[in-house]
Amino acid sequence: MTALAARSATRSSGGKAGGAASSPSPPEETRALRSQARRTKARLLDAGMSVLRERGYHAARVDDVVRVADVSHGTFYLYFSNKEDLFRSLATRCAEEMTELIGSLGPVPPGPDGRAELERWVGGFVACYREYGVVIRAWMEDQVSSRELARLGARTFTEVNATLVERLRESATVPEAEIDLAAAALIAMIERFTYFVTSRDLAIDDAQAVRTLAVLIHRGFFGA
Amino acid sequence: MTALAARSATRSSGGKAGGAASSPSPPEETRALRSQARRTKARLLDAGMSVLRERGYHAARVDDVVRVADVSHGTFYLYFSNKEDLFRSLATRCAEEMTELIGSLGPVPPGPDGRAELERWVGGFVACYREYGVVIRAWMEDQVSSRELARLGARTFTEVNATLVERLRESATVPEAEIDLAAAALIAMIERFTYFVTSRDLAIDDAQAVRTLAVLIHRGFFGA
Amino acid sequence: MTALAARSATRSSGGKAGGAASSPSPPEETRALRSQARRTKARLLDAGMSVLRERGYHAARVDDVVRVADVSHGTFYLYFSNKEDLFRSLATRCAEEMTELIGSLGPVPPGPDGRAELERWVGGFVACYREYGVVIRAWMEDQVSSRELARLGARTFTEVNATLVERLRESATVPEAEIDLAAAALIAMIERFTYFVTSRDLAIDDAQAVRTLAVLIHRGFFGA
Amino acid sequence: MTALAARSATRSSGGKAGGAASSPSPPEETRALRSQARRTKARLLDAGMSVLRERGYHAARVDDVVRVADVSHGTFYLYFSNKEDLFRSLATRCAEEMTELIGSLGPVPPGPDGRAELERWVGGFVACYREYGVVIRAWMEDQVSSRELARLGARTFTEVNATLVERLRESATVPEAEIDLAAAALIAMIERFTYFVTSRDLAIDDAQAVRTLAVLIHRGFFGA
DNA sequence: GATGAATGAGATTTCATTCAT
DNA sequence: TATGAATGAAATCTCATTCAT
Repeated sequence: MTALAARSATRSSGGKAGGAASSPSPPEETRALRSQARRTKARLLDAGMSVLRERGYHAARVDDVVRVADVSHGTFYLYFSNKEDLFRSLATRCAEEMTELIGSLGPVPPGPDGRAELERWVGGFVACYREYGVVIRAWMEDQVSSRELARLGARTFTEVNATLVERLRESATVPEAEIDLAAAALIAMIERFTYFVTSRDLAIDDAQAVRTLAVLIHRGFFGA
Repeated sequence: MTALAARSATRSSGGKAGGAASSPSPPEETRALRSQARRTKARLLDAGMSVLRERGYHAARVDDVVRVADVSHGTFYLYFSNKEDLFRSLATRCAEEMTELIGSLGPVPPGPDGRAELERWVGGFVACYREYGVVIRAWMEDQVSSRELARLGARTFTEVNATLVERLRESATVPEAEIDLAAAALIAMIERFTYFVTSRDLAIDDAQAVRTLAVLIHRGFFGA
Repeated sequence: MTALAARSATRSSGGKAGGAASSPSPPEETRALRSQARRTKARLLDAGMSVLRERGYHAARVDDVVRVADVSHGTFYLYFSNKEDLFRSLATRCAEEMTELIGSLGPVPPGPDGRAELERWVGGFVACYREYGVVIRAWMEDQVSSRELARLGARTFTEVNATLVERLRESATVPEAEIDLAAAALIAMIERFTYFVTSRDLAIDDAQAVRTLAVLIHRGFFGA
Repeated sequence: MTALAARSATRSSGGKAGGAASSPSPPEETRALRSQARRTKARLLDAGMSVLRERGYHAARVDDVVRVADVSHGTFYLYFSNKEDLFRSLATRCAEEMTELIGSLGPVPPGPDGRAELERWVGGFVACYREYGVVIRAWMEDQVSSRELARLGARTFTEVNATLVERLRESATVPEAEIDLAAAALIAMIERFTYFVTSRDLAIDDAQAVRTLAVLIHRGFFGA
C-alpha cells in the first residue's frame, strides 16, 4: 500500500471520529462500532485501489480485494452492493480530486513564471496519477461497462479539456482552429507520459520527469 | 475485416505453403487439405483481431473468436495451443509491422520537408493503429499476463524509442540530457492521440487529425 | 399489521407476564426489562407474519424480519434459536386458532339454519386464512423442512378432518364409505377457494365469496 | 425417476432420431452428436421435473438437477440459460398438456353418462397432475418470479376456467350469477383434492379417488 | 481436418448465524 | 437487553480447455 492510499484511509475515518468525541448524544458503544465499520470500509477501499493497480480493472476480483483487506466475502457485500459499486466509489473520489487539480492550472505565460506554473501543475497530476492511474486509464479506454461510471469519466474528461482550451487560447500559440485538437493532444501526452513514469521502471525520479514534461509542454504548446 | 488483416493473415502462413509447393507432387487430397487448413487458420487470426478490437484484451473470449470465424471450439485448439497463443501470433504480426513502420521515419528538418515527412509517417501510424491498436494498448498497459508477450512488447517499444531518439538528436532541438524523455513523451502523445482519434467519436477525420498531430510534433519536438 | 396479528402477538407472551405480576415486588428495573422484552418478542412475531405473508415461506429472510421489527440481527437470536424457531411459534399460534375455529362447526341441517351455520363458519375460516394463510399453505404443501413443524400441521389437519367427518355423518348425505374422502374434498375446496379469494384479485368481496362458498358446500355436501 | 418422466424423455427424442435415419443429407457423425445432445437435454428436463417434485419450486437447486441428470454444471448452462429457463420449458410442456386435457371435457348430463364423462376427465387430470403437479402449484400460488412464467400460468388457468363455466352453464344447476365462482370452487376442489391424493399417503388408490371425486362433482355442481 | 458436447475450476453473490462490545 | 459487524457455507453462472466421434 502506498503512502497516499494509507493517508486517505486514515483521513476518511479520522474526521468524524474526532468530531463525535465532543458531541454528547451518541452512546459510547455505538460510536466504537461505527468507527470500526468506517475502518473496515476504508480498508476495503484501499484494498480496492491496491488490487486495481496490481491487476487492472478487468482482472480485479472481489476475492483479491477481500484477501488484501483481510475480511470475508460477506463483509465486502456489507459495504458495497457489488464489485462495480466499489469501483464507483473509487472513481468518484478520483473524479473529485482530478477536477479540482486540473482546474487549478492558472495562466501560462511564455516566461519562467509559466514554466513554474506548469511544473507545479504537472507535479500535482503525477501525484494524483500515482493514486488513481488505474481509474483514469479505465476511463480513457472505456473499459467500464457501467453507464454511470462511463458518464463520470466522460464528464471529468470534458472538464479537463475545457480548462486546457482556455489556457491555450490565452497563450495564443495554437491557431484557434486547432485548439481543441491541441488540448486533446496535450491531455494525451500528459496522461500517457505520466503513465510511463509511474508504471514502467524508467530510471528517472518524479522530479526529473515533471521538470522535463513541463518544459516540453511549455515549448510545444505555450510558445516558450 | 480490413484488407490489412486479410493480407497479413495470408502472408503469415504463406511460408509453410511456399515450402510445400516446391516438394514434388503432393497427392491432390493433401494439397487441398493444406490449403483448407491455411484458410481456417487465417480465418481464426482475423476473427481474433476483430474480437480483440470489439471487446478488448481481457474480455475477448475464445467463444467469440470461434463464433466470428465460424468454426468449432475444437478447431481452434487444432491451430493454437490456447488463447494466449492466438494473441501471441497477432502480437508478432503487430510488432513486425510497427517496427518496420516506425523505422521508416527519415530526418525531420524544421522546414516544410520535415513536416511532410512527419505527416507521411504519422499517417502510417494511424493506419497501423486502426488495425493493431488493441495489441499496442495491451502492451502499453502491461495487460498481458504472459512473459513472452510482455517481452515482445518491451522490445518493440525500445526499438521505436531508439529511432525517435536518433531523429531528435539530428534535429538538435531538445537538449541531449532530455532526449530520452522527450522521445518517450513523443510516443506517449502519438499513441494516445491516435487512440482518441480512432476510438472516440471526435468529429474529425483521419486526415485532419494527422495534419494537426504532425504540426504539433514538428513545432514541439523538431523546432519548426 | 392487522389487528388480529397484534392481538395474538400480545396474547402469546401474556402467560409469562401474568406469572411475573404475581411474584412479590420485582425491582423496578427488572420489571421494565421484562416488559420491554415482551414487546420486542411480540414485534418479532408480528414482523414474522408480515414477512411470511409478503414473501412466502421459502423467500422469507431473517433480514426482512428484523428490518420490519426494527431490531438488530443479534436481538432476533435472543428470542428465537433460529429462523425455524420463529416459524414454529407462528405455526403453533395458527394451529390453536384453526383447531378451535374448525371445531366450532355445529350440525348442518339441510335447511336455512344449516346454511347460516355454514356461512358463519366459513366466514371465520376466511378471516383466519387472511392471517395465517401462508402457514396453512406451508403445511398443505409440505414445504416445511422441520419434522416438528410438519407433525404439527398433520395433527391439525387430522383434527379438522375428524370434525368434518362427524358433521357429514350426521347429515347422512354422503355414503359412509365415501365420508373420509368427501371430508378431504371439502377441506380442499374451502382452503383453495379461500386462497383464491384472499390472494388473487378476483373482483369479489369477502361477504359475497363466503355466501357462495357456503351455498356450494351446503348443496354439494349437506344435501341442501 | 417415475415411469411417466421416463416416457416423456424417450418420446421427446425418439421422434426426430427416427425420422432422420431416412433422410440422406446430414452426415452420420453429426446425427450421432445431435442425438446425444438431445438425450442430454431430455435428461436435464426429466431431472428438473424430478427435483421440482421432490424439493418444490423454491428449494430446487441447479446443483440437484445436474446431480440427478449426472452431468456437470457447465453442461446445464449449455442447454438452459439459467434455472428459470429450465422451469419455463417444463411449464410450457405442462401448459400444453393441461389445456388440451381440460378442453376435452364434454357436456355433463345428470345421469350415468355425465358421471362417466367426469370420471374419464378427472382420471386424466390426476395422471397429468402426477407429472406436473409442482408446476401447477407454482402457478396457483404465484411462486414464480418471472413475468413470462406467471403469464403462462394465468393464461392456462383462464382457459381452464372458461371450459368449466361453459359446462356448468349447460347443466343449469348453478344460478348464472354464481357460475364464475362455482367454476373457481370446482377448480379449487379438483386441484387440491388431487394434490392430497398424489402427495399425501392417503390409503386410497387413484381409481377410488377418481370415482369419489367424480361423484362429488357430479352431485355438487351438475345436479346429479 | 473438423466437430461440438462435456467438463470443472473459479468467480460473484446471498444469507443464516455468531460474537465482541 | 440490545447492537451490528463479521463470518463462511452454499448457490448461481462463466469460460478455457479436452475428447470422443
